[in-house]
Order: sequence, then structure tokens, then C-alpha cells
Amino acid sequence: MSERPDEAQGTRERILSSAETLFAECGFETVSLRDITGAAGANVAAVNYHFGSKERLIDAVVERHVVPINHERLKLLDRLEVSHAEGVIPIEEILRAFLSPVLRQISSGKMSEELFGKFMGRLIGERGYKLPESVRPLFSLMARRFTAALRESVPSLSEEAALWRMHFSFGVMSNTLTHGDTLRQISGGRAGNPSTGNIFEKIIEFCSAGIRAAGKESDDA
Amino acid sequence: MSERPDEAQGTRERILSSAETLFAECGFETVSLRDITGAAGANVAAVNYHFGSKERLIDAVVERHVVPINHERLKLLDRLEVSHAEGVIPIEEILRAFLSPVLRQISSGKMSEELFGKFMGRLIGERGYKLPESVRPLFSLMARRFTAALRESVPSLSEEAALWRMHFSFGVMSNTLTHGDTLRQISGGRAGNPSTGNIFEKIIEFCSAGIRAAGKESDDA
DNA sequence: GTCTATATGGGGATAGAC
DNA sequence: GTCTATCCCCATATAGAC
Repeated sequence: MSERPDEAQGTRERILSSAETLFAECGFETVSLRDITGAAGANVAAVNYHFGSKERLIDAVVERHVVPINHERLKLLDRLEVSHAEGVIPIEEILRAFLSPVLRQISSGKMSEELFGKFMGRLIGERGYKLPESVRPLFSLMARRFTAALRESVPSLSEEAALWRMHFSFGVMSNTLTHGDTLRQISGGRAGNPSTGNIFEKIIEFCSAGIRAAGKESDDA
Repeated sequence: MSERPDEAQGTRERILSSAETLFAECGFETVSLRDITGAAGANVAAVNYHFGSKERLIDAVVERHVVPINHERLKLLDRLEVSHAEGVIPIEEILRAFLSPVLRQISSGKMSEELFGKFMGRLIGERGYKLPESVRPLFSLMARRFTAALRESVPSLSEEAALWRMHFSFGVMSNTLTHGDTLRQISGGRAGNPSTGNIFEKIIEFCSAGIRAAGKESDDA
């Protein structure tokens, strides 16, 4: 807040920036502080000076992307609820509010598309890494808000079903971001080469139908 | 084939078994050979004697589970094609052929349910690890066979759409296996506590509808 | 705030005794 | 086939000069 934009911040930001690139590329555990500081033109000790430990550097990188994206998601959902105050919000729109902030981050050019995909997938998928405490409540809030929106859109959905189907949609996005290229490999080119925006539309089509599916309303164990 | 089931195999098997448990729990990169041999009551050198390197130990663990599961999938699909020779196979059945071998492995008791889920999810999701050469062709074959089956079931599907929707279904399964418990955490218990079989039925419901979705048949970039 | 130098620990791999 | 002992590399973290 009250920092000057001089060299002091410069190093911190350069470390943060190199770290996010390398983490996306190779994972949190694989990348060493030496890799990071080497790429940032800084020194190993600088990391511990600015962040305290590798662990907290990871937290900083994660927060920097996760927090704004989730706030953006909530803001978009707010707007949808205002603009559809008198009717139901189509599922497609709800999913779009959920997915497009990721697209925006990519388009903003702060991170390459491939890199960002890897980063998000890793963030979701890497075990042994726990999300920083600071972002957990945000995730819970997101789950509540989006689930509620889905249920207004599809009244037949139970809360449980809505939660699981939201989770499934999350899985589709996560896995596709991380492994879209795997499909191209094993399919031998028959999967085409759609743009990111195009893939997101495919995802929205698929998940909307999945969420609308008439459930057997299977009971729990 | 021509090995005796004596002590020689004993160590090898114990290493394999401990390795798969630990890999499932903590990931391939995180777990050290010392962790593995410690748990197996064996020695570090034994790994290199039996497998040559950590890399090839990983390959051995992976093959042991991936190959039988995928053969099972293909066998089930074969049967479906025979039993529905005169009509179309419902998508639900195709997905079931795809998912149930995983369930079966879990039920067989060789590995705990949670562990196996984590292992499969990790196998699919962990970057930086390449599937052993020996299983890649099997994956390609799977993609071809299951995509073809889907297209016969839903003739309006383009090959590209079928591949992507198969991939999406894969993502749902993978993410759910790895992170089903995450949902329970962030939802504060409102997601219920369904059994594995129950979750798989939810997945089949969701993905069947997604695969059937009327596509805008969006063109590529 | 940033560096060099170093402490400390753990990793994979292997030589060689048994 | 299995063990001990050891090699060598690289990791994180920190102390202390500038």
C-alpha cells in the first residue's frame, strides 16, 4: 500500500513473476529456489528475505491469481442476478460467469494460455499442497453462491446434486486446461485444434446438459 | 513366467506394493526411495537391483494397474457390441464399460478405495510424468474404440465432438477420484456422503446428458 | 535490500562385502 | 539377492559482509 515502486518492489515482483512461470511449467515441488532466482536475476536469499520460505512464496503466487479470479466470478454472478432479477438465469450464463474469468486472465496477456492452463490445473490437482488459509473461505462462498444460482435455474436439483454437478463441471475445466494437449496426442490429430474460446464453448455445452440432466435422485449410502 | 514364488519375488513385490501406496498418497516425485524401502522393509539398493532406477519402478507400478484396467474396458466394450449387434448401445452402458473397471479394482480389495482413487487421479493428473511407452498405444486404441462406439450411439456427433466429450468425461472421473473429498470440505457437509458406486452413477448421469447435448457444432479456429 | 558463503539435510545411485 | 557404507549432487535456509 505505502510502498514505493522502486528497486525494492522490483526484485519482489520479478521473483513472483518468475516463480509463477516456472511453477506453471514444472510444478511447485520440482522447481527450486535456484531456478526461480536464476530466472529472476535475483538471489536465493532474496526469496527468504521477501517471503520467508518457499512455502510462503507459493502461497503468494497462488493468492495473486486465485483471489482476483474468484472475485471476478462472484461479481459476474452478482450482475447476472441483477439483470435476471425477474426470471431465471440460464445455466449457460452461470457457467460462463464461472469460466470466463479464467479466459480473461489468459487474454489479458499476463500469462500465456498454455502456461495458465497448466498453472490452474496444477493448483487444483497437486496434492501435498494445501491452499493457503486466506483463500479457503472464498472457495466455500463460491460453492454456496453458484450452487444456489444453479438451483434457482433448475428447481428440480437437490442441493447435493447441484454441488456434485458443479464439482463435475469444475473437473471438466480443470482437466481440459491441464491436459487438452494430451487428447490431441492420443487422438492422432482427429480432435482438431480448436481455440481456447472454442473449447470453453464445448465445455459449456457439455456441462449445461449435464447439469440439466434428469436425475434418478439417487439416495445416499 | 518361470519364476519361483520364493523370497526373491517377495522383496520385489513388497517394494511394488509399498511404492503404489506411497505414490497414491503423496505423488511420484515427493516420495523417496528411502520412504518406499523403509515401508517395504527392504533396502535402497534393492530397488536398483530389481528395477534399475526410480523412474522404472514408477513405470512398473503404473503398468501393473493401468494395463489390466484398460484391457477390461475393451473387453466390456466388446461384449456390449456383441450384445447390441442389432441396435445402438445406450451411452450409459458405454460409460459404464469405461468406468466400472476402476470400480472393480477398488472392490477387489487390493487397494483401498480412497487410495486407488488418488492413484488413478494422480496417474492422469500429474504432469512431468510421462506414461511408459508400453501403455501409450493402449490409450490410443481406447480413444478410437470408445469414440467410435459413442458415435454409433449418437449419430449426430462429429468425430471431433465425440473425442472432446469423451475427454470431458474422463476429466470428470479423474477430478472426482482425486478431489471428491475436497467438495465435502468446502461444502461443509452439504454434499452428503455418497458411496463410490453412488458417485459413479452421478457421473454417468451427468456425462450421458453432456454427450447427448445438441451441439452448435461450432467450427474450429 | 542484496549479495557471498556456508550450514545442514536429503535425494538417487553404486561398489563391494556377505 | 540383499545389505552397509559411501559418493556426489542439489535442496532450503541462514549468517554476515556490503
